Amino acid sequence: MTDTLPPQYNPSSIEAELYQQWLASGAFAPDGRPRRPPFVIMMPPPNVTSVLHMGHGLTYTVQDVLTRFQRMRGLATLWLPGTDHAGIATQNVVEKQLAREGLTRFDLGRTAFEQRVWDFVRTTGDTIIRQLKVIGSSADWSRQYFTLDEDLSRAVREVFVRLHDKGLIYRGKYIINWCPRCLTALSNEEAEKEEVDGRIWSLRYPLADGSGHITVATTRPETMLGDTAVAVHPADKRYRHLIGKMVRLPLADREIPIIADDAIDREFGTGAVKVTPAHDPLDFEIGQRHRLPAIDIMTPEARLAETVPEAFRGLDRFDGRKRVVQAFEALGLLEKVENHRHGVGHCYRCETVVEPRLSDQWFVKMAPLAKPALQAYRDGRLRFIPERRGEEYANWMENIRDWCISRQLWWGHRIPVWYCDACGKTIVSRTDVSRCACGSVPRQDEDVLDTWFSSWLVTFTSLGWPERTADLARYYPGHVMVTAPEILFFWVARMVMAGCEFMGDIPFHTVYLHGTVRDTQHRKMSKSLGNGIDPIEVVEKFGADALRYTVIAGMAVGTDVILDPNDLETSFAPGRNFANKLWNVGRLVLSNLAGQGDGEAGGEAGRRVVRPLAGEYPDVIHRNELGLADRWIIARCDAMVREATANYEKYRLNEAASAVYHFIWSDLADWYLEQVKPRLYGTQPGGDVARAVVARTFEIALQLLHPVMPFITDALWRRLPGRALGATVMDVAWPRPDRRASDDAAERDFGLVQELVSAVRQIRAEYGVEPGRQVALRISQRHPAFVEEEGTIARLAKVGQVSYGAPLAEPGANAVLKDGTSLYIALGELVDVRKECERLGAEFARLTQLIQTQEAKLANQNFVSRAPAEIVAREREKLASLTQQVASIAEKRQQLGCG
RNA sequence: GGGCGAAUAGCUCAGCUGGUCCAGAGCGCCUGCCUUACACGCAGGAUGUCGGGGGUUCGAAUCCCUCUUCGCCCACCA
Repeated sequence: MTDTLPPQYNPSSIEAELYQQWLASGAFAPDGRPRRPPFVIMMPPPNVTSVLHMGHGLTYTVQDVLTRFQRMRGLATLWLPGTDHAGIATQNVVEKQLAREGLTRFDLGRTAFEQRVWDFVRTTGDTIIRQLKVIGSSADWSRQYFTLDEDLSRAVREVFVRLHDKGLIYRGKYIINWCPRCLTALSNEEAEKEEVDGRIWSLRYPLADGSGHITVATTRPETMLGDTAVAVHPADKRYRHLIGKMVRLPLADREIPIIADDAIDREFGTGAVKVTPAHDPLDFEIGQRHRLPAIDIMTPEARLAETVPEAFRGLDRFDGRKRVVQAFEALGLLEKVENHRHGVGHCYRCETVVEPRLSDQWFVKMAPLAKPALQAYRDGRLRFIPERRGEEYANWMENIRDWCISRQLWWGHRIPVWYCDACGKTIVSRTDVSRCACGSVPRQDEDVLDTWFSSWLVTFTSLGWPERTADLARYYPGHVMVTAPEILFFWVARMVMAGCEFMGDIPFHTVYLHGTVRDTQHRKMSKSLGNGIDPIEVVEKFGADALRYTVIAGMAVGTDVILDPNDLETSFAPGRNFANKLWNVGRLVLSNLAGQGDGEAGGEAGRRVVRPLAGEYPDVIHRNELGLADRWIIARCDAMVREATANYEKYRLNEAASAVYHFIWSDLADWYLEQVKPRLYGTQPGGDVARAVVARTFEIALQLLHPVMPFITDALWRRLPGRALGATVMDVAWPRPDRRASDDAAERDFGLVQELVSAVRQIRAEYGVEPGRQVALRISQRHPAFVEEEGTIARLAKVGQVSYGAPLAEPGANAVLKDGTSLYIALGELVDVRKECERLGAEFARLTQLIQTQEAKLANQNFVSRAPAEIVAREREKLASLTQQVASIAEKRQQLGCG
C-alpha cells in the first residue's frame, strides 16, 4: 500500500474493486458464524424487469445499513435477496416489445410467449441486482432466489393445495376488478382508488304503464344497457308506491322491475338506483338478493358487446357513454348533468380505469388467516415502526376481504387445477395431471396466480420450505421487515398470515416502514411525471456513499425524503462533501501515523505506536500522559459511540448518521486535529500519544460510519497501520461504550478553551483584524486549561502573546466567557472606544435581561419548592454565571468610561 | 364518510419519556481567508409571533382542546 491519496476523494476509483473484494471474502454470507445468533432481513424482491429508482435506493440502503450494523455487532446476519417475476409488469413489458414487432402474445401462442419472457428475463433480469451491488448492498447473493424457480414453484403449489384442502381456496363467479388493457382480474389492492372529477347524470326511466317516470342517477350511463332493475329504499315515501311496478328501459327496450333494497341510500342522488348486476359490486349483491338476471354488456377490452342494441355495439365504453347520454338527450330523458368528484379504481400497473366485471375467478378466504396475524399484533409480538402503522394493519385485518388470486395472464405460476370435460371433475394437484380417473385427458386451468401469491411465502420458501432444510431451521423466523408503506397490505400483512399458517409463527417481529422519496413539490417520484432521479447517475457523479448518506440523513422515522430532481448538486452535495471531508481527515491522519513526512501509511513507526490501541481505549497510555485535548476527544468519541449505537438500534438512522457526522467534522477535524497538529508533525514529546489517540478515535469513527458509508470507511480503515492484507472494517468488533472514556472535567475545560478561541476569532472578525496579524490576549483568570492549551489558543486564534490578569485600562476589545472569565485584546488604532462601549452595552443589556428572568424564576416559591432539586440547583448556577459575566462587563465599561 | 399524521430560519427538515441544548442542522445568503488534510475547504455573521386561539403546569416547540392549511390510509354512496 504505497499509494498516496489524492486530495479529492474519487469514489469510482475504489467502489467497484472494494465490492468485488467483499464478495470474494464471503463477508455477506452468515455461514462463517455458525455459533452466533442469526439476524435475518428478508429483502423485498424487486421486479425482475425493473431498473433501480430512488425508492429502491432508499429502501435497500436502509436495509443494508441495518444489515451491516447487525453484522458488525457480531450476529450471523442474513440479508436474503431475490427477485420477483412480477406477473403483470413483466408480461406488459414483453407484450410492448412484441407490439413493436407488430405481434401480440396470441400470435406466438402460450408456450412461445412464455419462452420469450424467459429469454427476456434471463438477459435483462439481473440489471436490478447489478445495480443493487453498485450501491453497496451486502446481501447474501449465494442464496438469491427467483419466485419462478422450480423449488419456489413447488412450494406455491403445495400452498395452493393445502389451502384448497382446508377449504380456504374456492372458485366462483363474482364481481372483480378487471383491467381492460392488461386483460386480467385484479385484487382489491391492485385496483387503486383515485379521486377524479367526473359527472353524474340523472336519467329518466319511463314507467311501463305510461304513468310517468322514475329518475335514476349514475356516473356510468353506458351500463344502463345492462340494467335489470331499479332499486329504491323500502321506506322511501317518494317511491314506495312504485315498488313492484315495471320500468320500460330506454334504448335496450326491455321491461325491468322496481325493487326495494335496504342498501340504497335515500340521501344520495335521486334515491333511485339503476341496478346492473354484471358491472357493479353493490348491484351484484342486490341482484343476488333479488335473483335478478345479470347481463354482461362488455367485452374483455371494455367495448360494448353483442348484448347491447346494435347502435352501440363495438363502441369503447367511454364512447358508449357519450352515445348513451346523447340518446337520452334526444329522447328528452336526460334530466340533468352535474359535476361529481368520486373515487375511481385504476390498474396499479398501467393506470387504466378498472372495470368491475362479473367473472369466474379463484379466491382465498382470508378471515381465518387474518386471525392469528392480527393476534400477533395485539399481543405485541409484532411491532411497527412508526407505531401508528400498526393500527392501519389491524384495521385492514379486521375488515379483510377475500383475495382474488387468479390472473388472466401467461406469465406466472399456472393454477394447479385440472378440469375433466369428460366426467366434469375438478382436480387440484401438487403434480401435473395427465389423466383423469375416468380415463380422459383433463385440461389445466388457463390462468396463473397473482404475483403476490408467491411473494407472500418468501420468508420461508426462500429458505427451502416445504423441505425441512437447515436454513429453514436456522433462519426462520427472521427479525426485521423493511419496506415502503405502499405494500403493507399487498405484501407485509399477507406474509404475516402465511407465516402463521404454514410455519406456525410470524416471520419477523418488527416491521419498519420508511417514507417515500418525493420531489420538492412533495409529489411521488414517478416515470410518468418525469421527476425521478436515477440512483446510478448519482453514484457516478457523487459516489454510492454520498447517495446513501443523503437518503439516510434525510429520513427521520415516519417522514418522507424530499429530493430535488432538477438539482442533484444541492441534493447530494452534503453527502459528497462529507465523504471528501472524511477522505481528507484520512489523508492527514494516515500520512502522520507512519512517521513524519513520508506520506505513506503503515510504516514501522505507525505500526509500533498504534498496535497497543487496537482493542479498547488506550489503557496502555497512562492517564497522566493524556493531555486535556486527548481526554476531551476520547470522551467525545465515547459519547458518539453511545449515541450512534443507540440510534442504530432504534432505527433512528438519521440520528445515528448525524452523531457520527458531527463527531468527525466538528470535534475531530475542526478541533482535535487542529489541536494535535504540532504533536503530529513534530518529534516533540507527546507525539506517540497523539498518534495513538488519533488512530483510535479515527478508527472508531470509521467503524460507526461504515453501515452508512461502507466504501470510503473500509478503504480508509484498510490503510491504517498494521492491517493485514484483505482485512476489512467489517471484521472488527463494534466499539463498546467505555465508562473510563467519559470525562466531564475534560469536556468542560476543553469547552472553555473552545469558547475562548471562538470569542477571540469573533472579535478579530468584527474589528477586521487582518488574517495574518497576531494579537495580544489577556485572560483574567489563570485557568489550568488555558495554560495547558496556550499553544492551541495561540495558533487557532492567531494570538501572539498570552498574559493573565485584570484587563488593561487602555482601549481594546473585550469579551466574557460563560464562567465569567474576561478576555481583553489590545487592538490599538483599530478600536473605537465608542463602538466598544456599544458592543459591551448591548451585551450588558442582553445579560441583564436574562438575569431578570432568572431571578424571577428563582423567586417563584412554587418553582423552588416543586421543581426537582437538581433543576433548581442548575438554575442557580446559571444565575451565578450570568451575574459574574455582567459584573465583568460592568467593570470594563467603567474602565473605558462608557456612559 | 371514517381513521391518522404534519404545520419550527428563505428552502428541506431535526428537536425521541414537558425543565442545558436562554430554539438546532444541512443547503442557500452576507463578510474575510488558496492557514503545507480538504475552496467538495476554513473562520465569522444575519434570519424564527416554534401555524392562530385557548387550557393544564412552578415551567410547553414539547401535553390537552379548538380553528386554519396541507398530506396519507381505509370505505360499494350509484
